[in-house]
Amino acid sequence: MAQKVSPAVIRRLPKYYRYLKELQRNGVIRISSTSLGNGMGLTASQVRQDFNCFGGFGQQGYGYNVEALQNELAAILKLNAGYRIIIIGAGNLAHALINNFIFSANGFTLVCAFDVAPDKVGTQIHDIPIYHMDELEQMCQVYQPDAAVLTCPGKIAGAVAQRLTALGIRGFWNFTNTDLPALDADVVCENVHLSDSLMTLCCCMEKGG
Amino acid sequence: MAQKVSPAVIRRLPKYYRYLKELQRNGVIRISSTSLGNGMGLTASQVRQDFNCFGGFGQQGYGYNVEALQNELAAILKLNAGYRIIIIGAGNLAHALINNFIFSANGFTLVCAFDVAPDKVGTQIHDIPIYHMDELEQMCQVYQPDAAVLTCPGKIAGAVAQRLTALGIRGFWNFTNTDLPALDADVVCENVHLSDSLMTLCCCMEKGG
DNA sequence: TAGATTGTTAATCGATTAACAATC
DNA sequence: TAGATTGTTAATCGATTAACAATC
Repeated sequence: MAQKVSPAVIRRLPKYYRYLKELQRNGVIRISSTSLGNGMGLTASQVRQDFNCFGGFGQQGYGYNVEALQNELAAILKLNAGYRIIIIGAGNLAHALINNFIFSANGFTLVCAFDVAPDKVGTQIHDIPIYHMDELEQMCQVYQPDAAVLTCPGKIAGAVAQRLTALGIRGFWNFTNTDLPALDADVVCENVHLSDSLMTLCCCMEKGG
Repeated sequence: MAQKVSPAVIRRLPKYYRYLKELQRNGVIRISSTSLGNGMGLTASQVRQDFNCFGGFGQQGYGYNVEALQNELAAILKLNAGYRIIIIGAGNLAHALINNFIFSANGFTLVCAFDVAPDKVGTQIHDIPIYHMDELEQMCQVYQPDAAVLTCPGKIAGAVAQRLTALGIRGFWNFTNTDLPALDADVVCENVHLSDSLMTLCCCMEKGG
């Protein structure tokens, strides 16, 4: 990743990875940029340009080896980094994520969660312990997390993010309905604004029927 | 919306709406494209270009009236359309959405959910009845839904989407880890690929620490 | 009227697509 | 070797930014 890679390319990487996994499940050994593009709704040019941001993974006259390319993508995405991640706010959404979402398949190890509700603190969700927000500093010393999922109320998201940044958190997966304030240059934030997403769907739907 | 509006602009509309709501909460009456841009991390030019895709909402020498602009955006986003929406798959995520997410603030009325688990069918989540997938055709006759949230297993998402399209569904909010097959031209799909999102975060995080 | 700020046109920038020599 | 397909450069397209006349 010598020169800067554009966000547009980065956003496509997980999709390539997902598609290659499916190809491999189907026993496909090699694939050309043309087939890959057709299968994913991209042009062959774009596929080759994208991969060549990171290196020459193909072979002239042959194409790309599915397994090798998948491994390269896993490395680029750092899926084996094992970053430790915590969840702030142990509500319904946290519940859904803990029970259904495989953090380890996406580069993270979920270590614990935090909340303020007395009936939650001290319990576990699916082996993940829930601590009180007052214990945040203390437990971050113990767990040394790298990233945090924000499923807390939007009103406190900014303050919590700043508090976590001070504790060494360098990545946020933000599910709150707010945008976080400007963070340090080495801290990244990935927003999942469900409200924005549903509004977009509404906006794009054809009226009448 | 005479000429085609680019997806990049559409994606910004909910953010403008959100920001304007906050301004109004804070008692701000009018705002210039420069201030709005500064507050949102956009250029003044971009703000003006964006709004002018839909009409001249501002006034020279004054700027934009916050309330009026917010109303224009609500209209563009069709937030009062009241599209009826159903949920396919009444698992943890559906639970989280039903309990915490205000569909009506985003242009939709949630009417019912579907699942196949015997212990779920016949029950309700927060007033929303859960029917069996076998009753899909029948209940769609009753509820006449316009859109569907897909929180079902990815393996069946494609088949379900086709079944729903045949029943008149014209919009999908897709939480499954798959991309839906090509749909009719008038059917739109908004993907929430959580896995892609978290992988992107992982990829963008600085290594080491 | 003078100052401010829009709406809009032109210039720039970046991303996608096309073309083709290199080579497996 | 001939055919296929990459890696890479050049051309095109679209989106963002800058500039400025119009006007409140």
